[in-house]
Amino acid sequence: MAERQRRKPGETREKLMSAALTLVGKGRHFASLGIREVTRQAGVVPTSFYRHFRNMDDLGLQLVDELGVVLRRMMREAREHVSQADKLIEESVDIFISHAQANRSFFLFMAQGLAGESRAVQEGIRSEMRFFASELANDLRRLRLVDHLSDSDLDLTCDLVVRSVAFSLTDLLGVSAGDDYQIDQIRKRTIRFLQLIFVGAANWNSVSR
Amino acid sequence: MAERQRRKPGETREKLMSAALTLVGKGRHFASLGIREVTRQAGVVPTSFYRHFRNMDDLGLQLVDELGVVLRRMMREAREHVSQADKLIEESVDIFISHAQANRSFFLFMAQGLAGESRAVQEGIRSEMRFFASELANDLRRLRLVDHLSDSDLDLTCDLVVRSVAFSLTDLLGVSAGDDYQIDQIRKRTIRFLQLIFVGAANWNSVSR
DNA sequence: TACTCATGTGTACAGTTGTTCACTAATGTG
DNA sequence: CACATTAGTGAACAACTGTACACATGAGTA
Repeated sequence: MAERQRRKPGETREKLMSAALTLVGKGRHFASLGIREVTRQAGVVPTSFYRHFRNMDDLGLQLVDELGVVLRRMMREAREHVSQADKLIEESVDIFISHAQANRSFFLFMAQGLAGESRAVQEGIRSEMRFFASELANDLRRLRLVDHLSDSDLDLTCDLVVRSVAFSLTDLLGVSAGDDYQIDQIRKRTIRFLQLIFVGAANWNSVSR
Repeated sequence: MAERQRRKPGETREKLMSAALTLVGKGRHFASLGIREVTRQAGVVPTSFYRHFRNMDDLGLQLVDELGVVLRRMMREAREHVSQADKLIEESVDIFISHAQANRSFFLFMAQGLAGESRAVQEGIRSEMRFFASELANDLRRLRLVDHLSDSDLDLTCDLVVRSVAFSLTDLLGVSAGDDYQIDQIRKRTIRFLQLIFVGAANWNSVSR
C-alpha cells in the first residue's frame, strides 16, 4: 500500500514533545534544550530522537502545530461562552487566563518562540497569532459590534488586541500560578487595555478619517 | 584605599559583553550561549570570563544595564526632536525604528530576554520598560496633551503604547535590515496602532467613566 | 508462513562543555 | 623600591554533547 502512514500513534514521539514542554515549564528556555536532555526527560534512549525528529528545531515546529490546536480550543470555548455583549471583554479575558494556566508550558513555549532561535518556529507562532486575530475579526463582524469600521481598520484593531493579550501572557507566566492577587491585577489591567483599544476603535472614524 | 574600583576600563569585560551581543546578532539565542563560545568570539581564553562574571546570567544582567543606557539615549533624542505636536507619533516611531536598527543586537537581546531563562534578566528588562512608560507619561503631561486623563489612566495608556512598540520591535527584528518595503509597512502599522490607542485615550472618560 | 519496515536499544567516539589550579604580567600604593 | 592586587594565560579534567552504526523486536502485508 502506498497510503500507509503511522498506524500506531507513535507513543515515543509524544513523550518527547511533552518532555520538551515539561522542561520549558520548569523554567528552561527551549533554545537551550539538547537532544540528550529531552530524551532523558522522556525516559528514552537518545537515538530514538532521530526516529521522529531531525533536530530540535524540527521538534519545535511540531510543537507549534500542537499549539495551534490549543489556541483553537480556546477560541471555541470563548465563542460558546459569549453570553451578553457588554461582558464580552471580561469573559474572554477570563477564558484566556484559565487556558493560559491550564496549558502553562505551551504558552511559555509560545512566548519564548516569538523571539526564539529558529526563524521557522518564529514565523509559525506569528502565523498562529494572525489566524487568531482574523478569527476575532470575523466574530466581531458577525456580532455586528463594529459596523462602522472598514475591514482593514478592523484588522488593525484585532491585531492590536491579540498583541496586547499576548503581552499580558508574558506578565501572567511571570508570576507563580497560585498568586491570585497578582493574577487578578493582570486580569484587570488586560481588560482595561482592551477597553481602551475598543474605545479607540469606536471613535476611530469620527476623529481620524 | 577602601574606595578603589576599576581604574582601567576593563577592556576584556566589554569585549565579552559585545561578543555575546554579536552572537545574538548572528541569530543565536542568548539562553543557548556558552561561556567558551563567548570567550572564543571575544578572542580571549575561557578562564578570563570568571574575572568579570560569575556566569552567563550575570553577563546578561550587566547587558540589561547597558540596554538602559541605550534606551535613555533614545528617549533624549525623541524629546529633542519633538517639533510640532501633531507629528509627535510619526516622529517618535521614526526615531524608534532608526535606533532599533542602529542597535539591532541590543534590541534582539531585549526581545529575547522578555521570555528568557533568567528571571532576573526578565525582571530587569520589564523594569526598563516601566521606566520608559513613566517617562513617556511625564512628557505627555508636560506637553499638556492629556489633561483630561487621571494619572492612573495615563499610566495605563503609556504602558499600552510601550508594549505595542515593543511588539513592533519583534516584527522589525524579524525582517532583514535592508528590506525597506517591509520596514515601512511595520512603521505605518505601528503608527496606526498608536493613533488608535490615543483616540481611545482621548475618548476614555466620556465613554467609560 | 515468511517478509518488510518502522520503531526502539546499546555501544561507541570524537568534540565540546564548565570549572579548577598554578602561573605570569602589569598596575597603582605604601 | 618592595608589595599586594588585579587581569590574563595555559594545561588539565571529568562530564556531557550530537551523531553513527549494528542490532533487536514486533506488527502488518503478501
